[in-house]
Amino acid sequence: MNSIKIQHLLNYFDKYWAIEELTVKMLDKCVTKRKLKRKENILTEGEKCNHLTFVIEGILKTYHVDKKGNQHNLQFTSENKWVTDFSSLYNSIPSKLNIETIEPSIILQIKKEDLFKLYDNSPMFDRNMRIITENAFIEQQERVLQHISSTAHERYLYFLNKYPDLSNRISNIQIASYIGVTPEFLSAIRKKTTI
Amino acid sequence: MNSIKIQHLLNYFDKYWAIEELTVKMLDKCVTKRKLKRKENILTEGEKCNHLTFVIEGILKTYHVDKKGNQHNLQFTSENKWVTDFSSLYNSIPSKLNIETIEPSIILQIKKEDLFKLYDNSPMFDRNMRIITENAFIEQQERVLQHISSTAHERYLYFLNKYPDLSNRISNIQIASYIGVTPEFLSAIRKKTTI
DNA sequence: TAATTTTCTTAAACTATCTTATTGTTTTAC
DNA sequence: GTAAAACAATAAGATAGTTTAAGAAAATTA
Repeated sequence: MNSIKIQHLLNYFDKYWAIEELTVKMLDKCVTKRKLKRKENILTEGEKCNHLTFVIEGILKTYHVDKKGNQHNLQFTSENKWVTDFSSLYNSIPSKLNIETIEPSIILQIKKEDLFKLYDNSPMFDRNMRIITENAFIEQQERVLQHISSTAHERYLYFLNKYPDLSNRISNIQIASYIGVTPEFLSAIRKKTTI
Repeated sequence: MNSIKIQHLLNYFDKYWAIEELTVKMLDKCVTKRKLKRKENILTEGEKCNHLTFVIEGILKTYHVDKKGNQHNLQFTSENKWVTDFSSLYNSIPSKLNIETIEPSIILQIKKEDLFKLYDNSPMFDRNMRIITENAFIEQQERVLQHISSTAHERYLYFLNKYPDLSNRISNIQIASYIGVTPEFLSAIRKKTTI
């Protein structure tokens, strides 16, 4: 069977616990595939987040806009990664975040109600999402540790090392926002780094 | 039934999906209750983390020691919260973290092998841990956002507001380390705040 | 290909945060 | 109850990071 629509997702789940045949069918039914241009939004601040999103191709950024109007990049999501605003999704509250493509992208989306059905019908899908979330937690914790213990220069080198692919595909302005410095200061850091 | 040992944990799980009677029995069998003095370690850098820990009473800090020997507080864990080093626990690698009581404490611990058995035997326990981890992720993400978008002063006010209880029980030195500033600078911040 | 927008760099002045050192106070351990 | 250790406040000089502004290079769009 393995319909073309969710083939990527099935390949992805190969690394995790095998999900039941029935769950595969269910997934195929409820997943929506979307092609997005550059700079398209899939979540806008103030809206409720209603989807869990899986990236097949491209890159999205999750950012917050502060009172002064400055954007702060919380996350980049590229191939085979998940993105959503858990807080908004689960608590049905307006999101403080924006999610936007920074490359033309292809994504799969699961609606909130379908996600809950999947959890109810498939303990293995539920478990896989636990493991995926645990890994996401580890990543965030590592990032917090960096912020309380490392300089901006060290955070930049860590980013280059951990995401060599993203480093080449994403502008320095976006990277600066992600590591928490101004583009000007990142430029100064890069001058020291590359010589 | 509800043995005294895990009563706290059962009360805690009331807020989540009900776990099966058999799981309750299993939990009771495999959970170890420990009383700890102030400054006792339950995880030391270099060791493999083998437990998931639930705090019944007291406070623990999870910290990392950098090359210069400075401690950086990644997390405080107080009543009805969980703590572990996921990265070390799941990947069986030496931990870079230390977990230590900062108050005399009472904790429950589940060994790694028992944890996996619980996951295998109880989809609802597994699910509850997914939800708990999702919430922990949200908390970490919020903290990352603070570091890339707020000043130390703002981070301090946020801490006071979010953890009023902890603020009174934890020394300013520990709080400074948590928000990522020196104790001296926190002192300067406090001077501005309280006047 | 030209026009337009975005990105990157430089520099100088400014602000936030750190370091070191000193002193008095509170907590803890015996 | 007292000695020892940990904690908190302050100040001055040093470093890290921001702001503003301007120009050059690169990427996107028409």
